[in-house]
Amino acid sequence: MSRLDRSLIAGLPMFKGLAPADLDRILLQARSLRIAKDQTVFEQEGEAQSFFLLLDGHVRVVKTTPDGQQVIVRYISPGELMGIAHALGRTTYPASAIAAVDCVVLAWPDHIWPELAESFPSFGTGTYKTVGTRLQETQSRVVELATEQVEQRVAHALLRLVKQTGRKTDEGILIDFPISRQDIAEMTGTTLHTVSRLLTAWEEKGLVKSGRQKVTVVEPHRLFALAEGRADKS
Amino acid sequence: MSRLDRSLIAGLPMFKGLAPADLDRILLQARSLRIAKDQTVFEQEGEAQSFFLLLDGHVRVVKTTPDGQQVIVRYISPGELMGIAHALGRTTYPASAIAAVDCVVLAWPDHIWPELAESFPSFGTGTYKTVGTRLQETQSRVVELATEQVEQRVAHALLRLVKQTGRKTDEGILIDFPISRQDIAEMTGTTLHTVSRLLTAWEEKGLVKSGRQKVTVVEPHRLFALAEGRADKS
DNA sequence: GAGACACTTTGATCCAGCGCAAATCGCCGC
DNA sequence: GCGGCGATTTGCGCTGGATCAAAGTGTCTC
Repeated sequence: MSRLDRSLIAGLPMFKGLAPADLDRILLQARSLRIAKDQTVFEQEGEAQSFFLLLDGHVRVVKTTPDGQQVIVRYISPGELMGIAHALGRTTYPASAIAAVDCVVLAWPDHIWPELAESFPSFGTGTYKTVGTRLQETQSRVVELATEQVEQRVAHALLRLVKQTGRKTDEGILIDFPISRQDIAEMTGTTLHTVSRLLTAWEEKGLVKSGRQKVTVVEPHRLFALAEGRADKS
Repeated sequence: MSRLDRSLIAGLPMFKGLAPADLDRILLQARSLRIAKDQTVFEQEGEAQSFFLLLDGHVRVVKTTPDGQQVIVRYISPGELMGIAHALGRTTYPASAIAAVDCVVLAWPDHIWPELAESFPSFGTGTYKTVGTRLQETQSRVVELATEQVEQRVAHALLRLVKQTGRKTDEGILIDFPISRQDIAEMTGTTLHTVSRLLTAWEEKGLVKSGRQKVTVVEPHRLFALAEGRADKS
């Protein structure tokens, strides 16, 4: 782990306020892994043996139904924890995590969780707050799925990605990792066909620019209006 | 609070393993409330001032969208905590809680949460596990909403209620509080009309018996088969 | 026990979005 | 530069459920 990583880590919410020596003690128990694009970090149903901190890259968390359909639960960005199932009383991962690009992660053996949480209360509570936040985000998605039309759901999904991983370019805000129509469909409970049609329609209206595995949001505010159900003139 | 309540409480997961004296100290800080049917325990957007333990009754947790549509996030059963927003770093309730029947709840002032969690680690971790469980349940609902047809979703919803609050009767398993077609629709992202049609169809097949604000599941296994997408002959 | 009200059923119509199929396009490796 | 393959676009028909409308039914109040 580089010096750079270390200073990045120290700034993360769950490590905030830790004495440098304590931070070292925690970090020493982790090993650093390089995960190639499309490799899995952990697998649904797999026995939970580690929890992870994403240092660099983007990870897709996916649930697969018995009949093979996939749903993207969320994307993990650098600085976020993942696979903390065990910390929450599970012994098995509830979803798979797949690298959307080449990634670097820190992995801790699961069994040290209780010790960590106990020795460093701020680490524990920080993490629990994260879980609380995710619960609320997930509940919002339930509301979305239950009440909104496909167009609004896709708009919301894009805006969420923009906020989470958007990178400013001269054309607009680019979603900073390769993402296909299929991926967007799996985030919103629709089909790649419908997503494709929506994107071309939006492109004609100048809301977005998109290409192969790439989406740039040109006019976030107008897209937001769409997401809120306000119809878009022009 | 009656002696009966006290022994019930002592058996709950988050109070397990607490010395009786400690339990008393915690309970003394709560006040007991009676909530009439259809009254709200706390309100969406309201400033979080308390968290609650449901002692008796059933509570509906509801999110309302800006345009007035409602979604039932979950039902709370006796022995469950609710309104723990603040414990998870929120200052405001993300949903409303409405008594489905006359209820009895314990209410603690929010500000004692940190003290409680610190003094009684098992209380803290127990609660966090609950949150973890709810996160996973909610994620499963996202998967359901994203991949299943209405019929399967409604079947799943009923089975969940049966498991959570089912009471055995001579006709089958009765959902133990008044529940309308509209309620079921709000749990599954559909309309009361569609739910009504489904229930009548199922009734003809002998899967359920239902009436005004009342559903009895007669053949859970066949309903389960439906929920799983396996078609039902007969 | 009459009336009112809330809940439920049922019919009829409509359309958003899915499924299927086929063509096209962009990118990679050789 | 030439395949080849995965991603995308686009057309078309179909249908699961929503929407709209109206009638029926159980329960409570006075």
